[in-house]
Order: sequence, then structure tokens, then C-alpha cells
Amino acid sequence: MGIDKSDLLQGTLDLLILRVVAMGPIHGYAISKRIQQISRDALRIQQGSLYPALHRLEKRKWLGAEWREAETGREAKFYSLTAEGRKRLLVEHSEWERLSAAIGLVIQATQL
Amino acid sequence: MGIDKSDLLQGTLDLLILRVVAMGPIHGYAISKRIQQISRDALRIQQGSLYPALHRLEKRKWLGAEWREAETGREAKFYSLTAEGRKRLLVEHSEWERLSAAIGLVIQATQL
DNA sequence: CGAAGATACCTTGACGTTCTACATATGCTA
DNA sequence: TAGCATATGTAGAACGTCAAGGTATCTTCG
Repeated sequence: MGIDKSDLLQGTLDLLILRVVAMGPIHGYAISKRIQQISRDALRIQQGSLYPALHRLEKRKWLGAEWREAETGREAKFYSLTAEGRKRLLVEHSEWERLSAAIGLVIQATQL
Repeated sequence: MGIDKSDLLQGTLDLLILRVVAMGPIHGYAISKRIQQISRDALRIQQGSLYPALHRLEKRKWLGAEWREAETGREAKFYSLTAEGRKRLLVEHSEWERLSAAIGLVIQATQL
């Protein structure tokens, strides 16, 4: 009935991607697997969310991209964090902390 | 440039509203003020977000509504939580815990 | 008296993100 | 040779939120 929620908290995908890419160059498919693995399967990035997001971040110059051979021997597009991307990551991170803390406050205050 | 984020984490507004209404009948304008106050101004609900959200929740029978006189002596639409709304609140709450914990995991794991 | 500001409700149209579904191709393995 | 994981991508739609606009009442202050 269209009442179900997204697999993600909308607006947090960029943060997740930037964090993972900050660990070192990595290709798109691996990013989604990594997020899924770290989150113990709680976060599943659909391909229709992943690739548009990567293109968006690349367009904004937060990610740089380069085609290289993956560990598997296949060609893949490796993303890496730009200097601007690192700045943006800090912004996204503090916004997350700020907003999630605020929601925590509301949850706490309303259960008295 | 459209790069700035929402004042909210998209998808959490329903949870916030349901929590506040769970404390007792309250009208829309007061809900937004209350959320703003509890969150120490971190969360500001725009009226263009608030009223459509309230109508959505009412339509889904998670909120009931009744016109009454507010403390100020003016007419206002008071919302209260239905039984279904209480169930939904539990769902929204656990979804929030699940997803925010998962994001916390990714943040932790990527800063090593 | 008149203006301003807070209270209280609402709608419209645009926007960005995410989703489902589809499409393509390669490499490995059973 | 069929199936599955890997790997990238697109199109169209749904959804929630935002900016901006509107109405009306009540109180306060000049």
C-alpha cells in the first residue's frame, strides 16, 4: 500500500558512500557490499540508488573516478575522495550527528 | 545550488509527530513548537511539511482529529493517537533504532 | 486607532532522493 | 550450458519535504 519505508534514511546515502570511499579507492559494487557487510545486512543499497548517487557525487567533485582492473580481473570504476569530498564528508558527518542527536532527544523527552 | 540538506532526516517526521502526540492530544502548530523546543532548535518543522504530514497520518488512521478550543481561546484541530497509531509508532521507533544503529556501525567501522 | 507579530490553519508547485524494474556483459562453476 | 555473482548503467514513478503563498484571529504597543 506504499506505507513501507525506504531501506535507507533518506539523505544518509552520501554520507555512507563518502565514509567508505574515504578508506581508499573502491568501486561501486564493492561499496554497496561493504556497507551491507559492515551494517550486518541492515543497510542494502539498491543499484538504482547506488549508481545515480555515485554519479551525483562525482559531478559535484566530491569523488574522482578512474577505470581500473578489479581484484577479480574485471574492469571496474574506482572512486576516490577528493579534497572537496573530504570537506563535504565532515559536513555530512556533523549534520548526521546533529540531527540524530536531536531525534534522540525527542524520543527521550516523549517517553516520560 | 540545491546541495544543502533538508532540516529533517527525511522519513523521520512521522515518528516525531507520533511521539509527541502520544503524550496527549495536541494541535498541529503546538506539535511543531514542541519538537523545536525539545530538540533545542535543531529540528524545525516547516508548515508545508507539518500539515501535509498530519493529513497523511490522519488519513491512515494513525491519528484522530477533533476541533477544540485551544488554551489561547482560539479554535484548533487537536490530534490524538489511535490504537493503530500506537502500533505504528512502535514500528517507526524500532525502524529508527535499527537504521540509526546501522549507520553508527558504518561510521565507526570506517574511521579506523 | 492602527500596525505588527504571534498563533493557527491550509495549499500549490517544484525538487531531490530513492525505488522498482529493466538492460547489458563478463567470469566462474556445476 | 545454465546459473549465479560480479559489475555498470538507465527510465519512470513514488514519496516526502521545501519555499512560497494564502486566510484569519488575537494581543500588544505605539
